[in-house]
Amino acid sequence: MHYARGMARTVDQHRYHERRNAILQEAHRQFSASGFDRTTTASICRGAGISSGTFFHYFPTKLDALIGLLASGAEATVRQLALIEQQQKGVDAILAYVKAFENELTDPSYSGFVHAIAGVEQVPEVAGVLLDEARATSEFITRNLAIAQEHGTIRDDVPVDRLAVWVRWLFDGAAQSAAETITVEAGGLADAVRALLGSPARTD
Amino acid sequence: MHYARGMARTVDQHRYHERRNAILQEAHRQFSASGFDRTTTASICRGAGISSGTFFHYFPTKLDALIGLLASGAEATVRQLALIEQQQKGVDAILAYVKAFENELTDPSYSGFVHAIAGVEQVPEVAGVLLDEARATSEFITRNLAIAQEHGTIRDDVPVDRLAVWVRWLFDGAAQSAAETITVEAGGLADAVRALLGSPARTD
Amino acid sequence: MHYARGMARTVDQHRYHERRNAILQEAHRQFSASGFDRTTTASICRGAGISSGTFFHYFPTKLDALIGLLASGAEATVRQLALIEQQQKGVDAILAYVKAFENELTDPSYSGFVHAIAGVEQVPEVAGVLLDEARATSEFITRNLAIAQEHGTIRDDVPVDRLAVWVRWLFDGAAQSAAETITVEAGGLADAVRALLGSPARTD
Amino acid sequence: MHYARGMARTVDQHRYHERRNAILQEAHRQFSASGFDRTTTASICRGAGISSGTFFHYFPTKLDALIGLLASGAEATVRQLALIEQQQKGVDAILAYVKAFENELTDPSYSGFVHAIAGVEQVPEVAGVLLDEARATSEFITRNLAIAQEHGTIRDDVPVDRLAVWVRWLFDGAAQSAAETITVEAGGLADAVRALLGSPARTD
DNA sequence: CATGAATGAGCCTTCATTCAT
DNA sequence: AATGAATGAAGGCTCATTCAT
Repeated sequence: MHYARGMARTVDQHRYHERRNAILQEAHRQFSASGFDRTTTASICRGAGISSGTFFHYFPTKLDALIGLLASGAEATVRQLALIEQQQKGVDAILAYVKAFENELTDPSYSGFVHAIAGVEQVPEVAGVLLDEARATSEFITRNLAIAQEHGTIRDDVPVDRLAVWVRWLFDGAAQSAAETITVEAGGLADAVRALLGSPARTD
Repeated sequence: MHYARGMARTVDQHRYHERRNAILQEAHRQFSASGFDRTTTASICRGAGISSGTFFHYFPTKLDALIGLLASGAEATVRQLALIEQQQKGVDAILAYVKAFENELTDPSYSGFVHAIAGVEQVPEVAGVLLDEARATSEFITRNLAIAQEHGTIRDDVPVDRLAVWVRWLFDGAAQSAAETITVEAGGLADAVRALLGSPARTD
Repeated sequence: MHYARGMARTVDQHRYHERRNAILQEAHRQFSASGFDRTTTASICRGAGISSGTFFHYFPTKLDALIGLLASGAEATVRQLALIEQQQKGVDAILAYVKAFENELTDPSYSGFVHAIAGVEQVPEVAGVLLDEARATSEFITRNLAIAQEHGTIRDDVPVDRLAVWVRWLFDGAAQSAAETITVEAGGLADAVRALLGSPARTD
Repeated sequence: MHYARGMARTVDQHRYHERRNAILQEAHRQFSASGFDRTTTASICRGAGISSGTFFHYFPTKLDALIGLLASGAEATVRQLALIEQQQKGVDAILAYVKAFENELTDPSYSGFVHAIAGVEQVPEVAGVLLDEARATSEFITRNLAIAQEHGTIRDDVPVDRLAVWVRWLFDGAAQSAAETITVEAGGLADAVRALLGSPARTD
């Protein structure tokens, strides 16, 4: 077979992303289980079945693997929020997100990742990605709380900004519980959010 | 002057605890700022103005310093909860604890310690201390929520166990926000708890 | 159009040498700037706009690139010395070489290469090339110093062998100064050589 | 035996310097033999009979060991120049230094060190130390050449600044020859310097 | 011929911990 | 009790080189 210069570009890119994702996945698993610092690159390599050289071929630094992970997570979140808002607004949008969030928490591979970041949070690049995601979520919540208040579907004795903070506390707290392998019962978070917002209880 | 044996020992014990506490305080500061793994014993020694030898004289292991810290924190919490329950019951007790908790969050030296534990949580000794404290708090909350429900001062459409979980989520979430140097405005957590519990808004 | 085999080969050879030289040139630049060990093949490839595979296609080893460089330098020196001796003899020949040498030193790309070799000098292949060049130069100098002494144009109180050593010291010292980015003023070396040899000062 | 706080200070300092020097000596030997980059800290440790931890206890970095070496060399040079000038002036001072310098070159342990620096010369700290030493030497030479010219003991057709440069070329060139394990015959450099300066030949 | 992903030995450095003084 | 020099296992990362495409 004959290869023109750079011909196999498409195939290569495919392979490249496949392998990159495999490494990321293994890194995720180990970061979640042991935290960033206690996870060694050697161990990730072992788990991913690659050599150390390959790891650093894809990620110049162990930290860069974490950042890649966070970035893709943030991206997914943003995408998801957009998708939700395409279909629902107000309380419904928020509850839809709660549901999606609960699913994430249930995923055993994703729980525990909260702590992976500990100690590296202050690193500018990490902080940046985290902030981006936090901001996107905050705005989503605030935006839809405002709509809900206008529609009269939630309490109106507390300004949306404060309500948004409260909701995020619930989210973060629930995430942390999940991280501590305390099972979060399905629907629990949604109920809590409803109670907090003073919206009518579900009827399903 | 002549010192009786007992006296000298008392002085020694005093010195011992003083120094031990100084080390713990420095360890706390650094663990909070950089996390357990990224804090080196050398750096703690430097900050505490002692030699490495002295450090390991007081704590056989770096982890032991963390455990000492957690244990004293747990002890303080238990003491505090007991004190509160001596004076108040039901919602009032819970809100009193919320207030104390908020004070802790405001203390810049204490915020951030939440993450210090990351990666070491699974270590049996650490997990044990954490569990003890968590259990004490949980029981305190559940106990007083039950009383509150009996008194009709909070919603009764949700069982106390679930309410307790929700309250703890708020606590943990707020603590995490504080750790991320997002200022938690005074009284905010109390309001959120009231909203969640369906208890009447404060009038003070 | 149709190309006869021989023709194609000529073209190929042309391309081959062109590329080889491009690599050598980039290697030279980087070796000069950072030394042999601190220059990475990856960096040379980047500078030359080629892939690592290509580099190792032309040079089986990083060291081989250095050797290629040294060899072509030695070859050039030998050619130059021969050329000079075709036209001049005695002091004039030496001074002509001094002039050529000074030109080389002035070339910013060539200065600094002196140190590139450090650490690899002892490697047989490297040592061989260096020795060949050093010997050629030494013999050239000695030969022409002898002629000069016969002609009475330089001091005769010191045997040519020792004079040759002295002259080479001046050369090497000047080269080193140039390498340390200390500008060597034009003609300075020639004057020094004249002073050392006791030959009459220039009158141009 | 009873030790007061910090009692053994004197002994400790003694031991400290002894060991530090031992490491420095071993580093010197290996740097000289293989160059800075090709010398591994592990190899120095092996040679000095210490652990890697100890090495980095004395020198935070491999580079710092080199800098320590250069600094002590520069210091020694400065001390020596001062000593010489206490006893001699003019040509005599310069020739005294030449003699001392030749001795250094003869020392097999010291030859070759010239190249150890290659590749690291540009590092600010290294460059600084080197520059300090070079400046001290330059000034010493210039100063004494000026005196010599006043006394009429050397040629006066060339300004001292240029003569100083020439002399340094000879020095550097000779040092390089020595580094290339080409034996520099005793007195050779002195003769060359005399010839260059036009001072009367020695009569001893 | 050219490409660049993959390799893995090897390097510098860190850091918890020990122990002679 | 206090000190800090010494230790050495372990980790992150580099880089020359190979080879399938």
